[in-house]
Amino acid sequence: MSQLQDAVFRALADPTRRGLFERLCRQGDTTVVGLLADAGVSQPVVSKHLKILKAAGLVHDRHEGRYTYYSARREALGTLVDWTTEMAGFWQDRFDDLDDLLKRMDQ
Amino acid sequence: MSQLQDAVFRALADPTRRGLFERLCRQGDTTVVGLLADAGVSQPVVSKHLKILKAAGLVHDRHEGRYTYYSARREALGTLVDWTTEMAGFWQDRFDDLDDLLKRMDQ
DNA sequence: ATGACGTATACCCAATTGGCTATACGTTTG
DNA sequence: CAAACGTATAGCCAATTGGGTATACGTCAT
Repeated sequence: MSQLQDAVFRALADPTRRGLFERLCRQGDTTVVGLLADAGVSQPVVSKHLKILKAAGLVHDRHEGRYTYYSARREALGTLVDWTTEMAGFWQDRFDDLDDLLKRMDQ
Repeated sequence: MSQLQDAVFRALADPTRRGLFERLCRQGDTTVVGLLADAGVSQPVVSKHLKILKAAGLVHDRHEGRYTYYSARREALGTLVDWTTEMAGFWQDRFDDLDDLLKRMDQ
């Protein structure tokens, strides 16, 4: 159905990509070289994965001189939570204020 | 990292598979033919997808005569929720009792 | 201005994936 | 028991994917 939903699920399906997103969630604002360290793949591959994550709205990039700083857009996880919630079909109320919460989280 | 986590994310990455899981979440206990209707793919393909969902623990099958009834194992979504929760790094407490909740949900 | 650096793109390749048809296998029904 | 049915497997193929190297492009330092 949802175009965005599909992009998010697809983006997170790859372990390397999930790894990158995880690191960005933990440490936020990191350059490509910074991520390259534990990525286990080459720099072009990292850039490519970041591009996919960005397309899914999971990541944001900020250019500063010759550096590009990437950061996790955690609100994008709302898509995941929404879907999971719908599937579970319960405890909707528990998540009702999630969006606001996530918005507050992203500065 | 987690073998199971990877299987779950991978399984849900495909729209057809998500569609099958969604239907099982909504209507539970359905035969392959039952799912075949709106799947948009051939019967063997449905079976193959169900196999993948099963391997990821997202689905359970019960054999009855020549029929196989599939049902969603919603507890498997816990993997998704756990990961999302960890990534968000907040509102852990909101989900603390999720496992129990999900266990109660599954009959 | 030149060279090093950080990042992205282009291109290539092997592996995986998602679909199909044909078919096998068990179960039910006539 | 034979035919129909429900499901799973086998084998095939095109498309996608994830990785690599080479390279282009901008920025910073010398």
